[in-house]
Amino acid sequence: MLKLQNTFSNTLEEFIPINGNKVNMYVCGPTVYDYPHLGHARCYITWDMVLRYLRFSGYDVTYCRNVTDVDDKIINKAKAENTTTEVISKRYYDIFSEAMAKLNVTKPDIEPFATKTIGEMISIVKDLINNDFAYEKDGDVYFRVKKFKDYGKLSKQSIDDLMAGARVEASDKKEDVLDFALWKKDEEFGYNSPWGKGRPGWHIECSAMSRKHLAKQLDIHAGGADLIFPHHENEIAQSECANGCRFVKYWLHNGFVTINKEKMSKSLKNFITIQDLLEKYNADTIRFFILTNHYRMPVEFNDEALLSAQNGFKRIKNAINEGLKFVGGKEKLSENIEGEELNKFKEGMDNDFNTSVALSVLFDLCGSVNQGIAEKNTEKTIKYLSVLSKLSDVLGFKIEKEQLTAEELKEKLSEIIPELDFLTEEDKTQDGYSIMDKIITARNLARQEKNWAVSDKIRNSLDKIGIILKDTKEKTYWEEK
RNA sequence: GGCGGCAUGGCCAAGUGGUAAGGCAGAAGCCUGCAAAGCUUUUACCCCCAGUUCGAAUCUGGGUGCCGCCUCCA
Repeated sequence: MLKLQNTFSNTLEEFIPINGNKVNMYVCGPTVYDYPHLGHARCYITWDMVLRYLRFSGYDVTYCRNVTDVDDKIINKAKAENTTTEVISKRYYDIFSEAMAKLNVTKPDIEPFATKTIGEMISIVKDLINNDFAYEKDGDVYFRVKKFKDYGKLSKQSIDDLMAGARVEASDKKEDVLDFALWKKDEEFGYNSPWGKGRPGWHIECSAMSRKHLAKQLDIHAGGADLIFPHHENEIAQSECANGCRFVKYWLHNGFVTINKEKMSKSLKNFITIQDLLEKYNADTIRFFILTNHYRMPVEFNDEALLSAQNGFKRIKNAINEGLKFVGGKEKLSENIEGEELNKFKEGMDNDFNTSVALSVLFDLCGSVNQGIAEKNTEKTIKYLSVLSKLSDVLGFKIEKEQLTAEELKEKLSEIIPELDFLTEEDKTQDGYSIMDKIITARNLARQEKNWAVSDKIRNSLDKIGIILKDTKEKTYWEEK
C-alpha cells in the first residue's frame, strides 16, 4: 500500500487515485531562460523516480510537465541579445531537454508550452472575472485573494499573517496588496485578449495547462518546495474558483540542493550547471547522489559527497556488469521477479518513496549476485541479478556501460600509442577494438614471461586515458573508469 | 514577526515505542605476480534538559543550533 506525504494535509496518506488506477501527475517544469543547474536535476530526477515507481506498481500514469516560455526573464534576455523570445526559449528548452535525456529522466507524456495555451488561460481568467473572483484594471487582471476563503491552506498561512509580513509590492491598481496578477498589460510582447494586449501571470499558466491537458482534478501535483507559496497556493485559488471543484488530491514537494547549507539558486549564484557536473560525474552517479536522501530533505552538494556516490554506485554497476558477463547477457534474466529483497524494496518505496532503503536493498542484492558468481552458481546469480537489474531500472539507473565505439576508443588510444612500441605500423591502421586486443595480447605475453615491468607499464598507460584492465583467470577485461 | 522543516558513528544516511539498516572513507585479513573487482572482520548510549512508559533515537514539554518559505526561484 503506497503512502504519500501530502503537503496539503501535512500527513502521510494512503494513495487512492481519483479514478481507479489511472493517475494524472503534473509537475511544474522549467522556465527556459538559462542553463539548468543541479537543483533542477534533483527535482526532475525525483519526480522521474516517482513516475517510474508508480508505473512499476501498476498505475497507469499520464505525466505532464510544462515549459514556461513566456516570462520577464526570457524577455529581458531577448532584449539584451537583440533577438526574439522564441529564439531564447527554444535555445534553453533544447539545452534543458538534452540535459534531461543525459540524466535518463523519462520524457513526459505531455510537455505543453505556455505560449501554446494562452487561449485556455484567457478562458479561465474570464470565468474568474464573471464569478467576481477577479477584476480588470487598466489592462491588468488581478485575483481577489480575500474572496477565496481557503487561501493559505496549502502553505498554512493565514491571510492576516500574510498581511502582516507582506513584502509584496503595493500597487495602485490592486484592490488589496495580497491580490496577484492573472494578466499583465504588455503592448510590446503581449497577446490579444479581452483586456487588450498582455501576458499571462505565472501562476495561471499551470492552472491552464493542467486543466487543458490532464483534467480539472489532478491526482498528483508536484514541484520544488519553493513553489508552495505563492505559486501552488495561487494555482489552487485560481483553479478551484474557476472550476468549482477540488484541484489536487496529493501535493508533493521536493527539498533543495544546498551548498554550504544554503539553497542552490540562480539568485545566490551558488549553482553548478548540469552540463558542468556531467563533465565530472556520470548520470548514474548524480542520480545515486540524489536518491541517497529522502526527496523531501535537503541534499548538501560537495565533491566529497559526489565522490562517495560515485564509489557507492560503482559497487552496483560492477555487480550488474560482472553478473551479466557471468550469466551471458541480459536476455538470460527472468522477467518475473520475487523474493524478500523485492518486498523490502516495495515496503521502503511505498513509504513515501524511501529511496535510502531501496538503495540498501540493491546493495544486499549485489552481495548475493557476487556470491553467486564466486560460487559459479548460474541459477542463483540469475535469480538475484534479475531482481537487481529490474530494481535499478525502476530507480532510473542506466547501468549498461556506455561502451565506446571503435572510433572513440581509437581516438583515446592514439594518445598513448607512441608509448606502445610493440605495435606495428599495420596494427596502428586497424580499428580501436583490434588495437585493444593487440595491446592485451602483448601484455598477457609479458605476464606469461613474468616481465612485470612491461606488463605494468602497459596497464599504467591505459590507466592514464581512463581505461582499467581487470585480470581474471579466464580473460583480461578492459573498461572505462 | 508568521509558517514549515531538520539535528543519529570521521562523512552521507535509514529508523514512526522494544533495545541502532545500508553506503563512503579508514584499518586488518583472504584472493592476486602486483593491481582492479570480490569476499571476511572492524568502530554509536542517536544535540541538551525534564516528563510519559515496564521500556524512547522514536511520544510530550522546554531549550540550543541550523535551514527553507513569506519577492523571481526546482
